[in-house]
Amino acid sequence: MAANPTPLVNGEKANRREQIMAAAAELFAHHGFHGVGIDDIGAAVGISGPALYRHFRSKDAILGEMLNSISRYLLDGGTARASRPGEPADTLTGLVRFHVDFALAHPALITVQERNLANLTDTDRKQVRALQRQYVEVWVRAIREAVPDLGERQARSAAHAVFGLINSTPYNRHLSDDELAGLLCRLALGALRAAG
Amino acid sequence: MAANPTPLVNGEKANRREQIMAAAAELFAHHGFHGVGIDDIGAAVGISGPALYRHFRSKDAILGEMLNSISRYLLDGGTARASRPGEPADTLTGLVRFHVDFALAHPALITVQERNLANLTDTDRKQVRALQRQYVEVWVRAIREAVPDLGERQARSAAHAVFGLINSTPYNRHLSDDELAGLLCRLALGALRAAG
DNA sequence: AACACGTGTTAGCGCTCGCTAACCTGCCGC
DNA sequence: GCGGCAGGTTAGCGAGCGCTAACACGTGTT
Repeated sequence: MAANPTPLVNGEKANRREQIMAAAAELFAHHGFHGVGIDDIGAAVGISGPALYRHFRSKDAILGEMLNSISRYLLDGGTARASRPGEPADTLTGLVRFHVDFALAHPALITVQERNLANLTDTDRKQVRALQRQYVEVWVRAIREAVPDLGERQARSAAHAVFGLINSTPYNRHLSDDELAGLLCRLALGALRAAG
Repeated sequence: MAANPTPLVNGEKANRREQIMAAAAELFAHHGFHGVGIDDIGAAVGISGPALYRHFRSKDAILGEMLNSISRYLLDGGTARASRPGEPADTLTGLVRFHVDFALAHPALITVQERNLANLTDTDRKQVRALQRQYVEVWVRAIREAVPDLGERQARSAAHAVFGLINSTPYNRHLSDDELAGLLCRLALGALRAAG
């Protein structure tokens, strides 16, 4: 596991499963899970409707695999950066940069993960929430080390708030990617600095 | 217009229309527009299904009126606070405080407004987007006056980012309302201070 | 007393949805 | 060169959806 070179869908020359997931992500982000039909997803990759069932067990399975993959990628990348030695402030900067890069590269995935947790199967939702909780904990630890005299619950709330800030990329297409990345990093770190 | 004492739904002793809109907001926020049926909304207010059509022309009309009402309330409140005389920094603080108060009081409405723009009728979507654009412009002006040497597009991106930060309230129930309000204000203002 | 009206009910239409069934076809190994 | 499999196709099912039709009932006015 975690040996995937490009661990997230990108719609390029990937195999069919990933191609489908990329198309589905875009559609789910725009219209919501229930607003997208099997035929829509099929049409988006050039096949028609029920052919999807050669690759996924159900429509829910597409969403489930998508959210699991996102959460796993964030958790893995987050823990990797958090466990690198260095100043607490630098660790936090690295975490911010990592999340910003992801949000800029995959706005549709960010949108889906934010909005469609409730549409998951019970089993899938439990898995995804567990991964998300661990990712939040990584942030909470990093925040508390970089910003002393901040309670754990305050740090958790701040983490969620900063996620909201960074995850605004889907509405934020006025700047070039580089400019926006820099701005979001400054905003996020400025917010956290002011949390204490 | 704008003479409504409690301008937004609150589910209390309001009349049927507002009672329905409050219930629908909660349901839309949890399951998405297409994930909620007419019967669900009816059941949530103690009547059954088609009785809703005595109060609204269609399911889309419920969402349309809801989003229009939210956007109008934010724009009116925002312009009121922005046009009060005072230091630019204080104006910005007032704007932040206003938005934070709203997000804390109505997390479901925040969620619906964020997620369900795409489910509106063309006409409704145009209206709502126009109101939202004006609200963003109020923020952009206030930000640029309080934080000099910030380009207009940077300010617009920063505004969206701060909305994302504040609108994280639906996931943010670890602190008391007062604590969370204070924290969000500090975070938002800290972010904006770091934007320049 | 009669009526209109506001607000509720149930039955059911027409459509769309997720999914299955049955069939087709090009490619690869023997 | 033939069988099996991977990956497509269309037809159609059962369920659920938004919405309408038709009816019921309490209240206020005349």
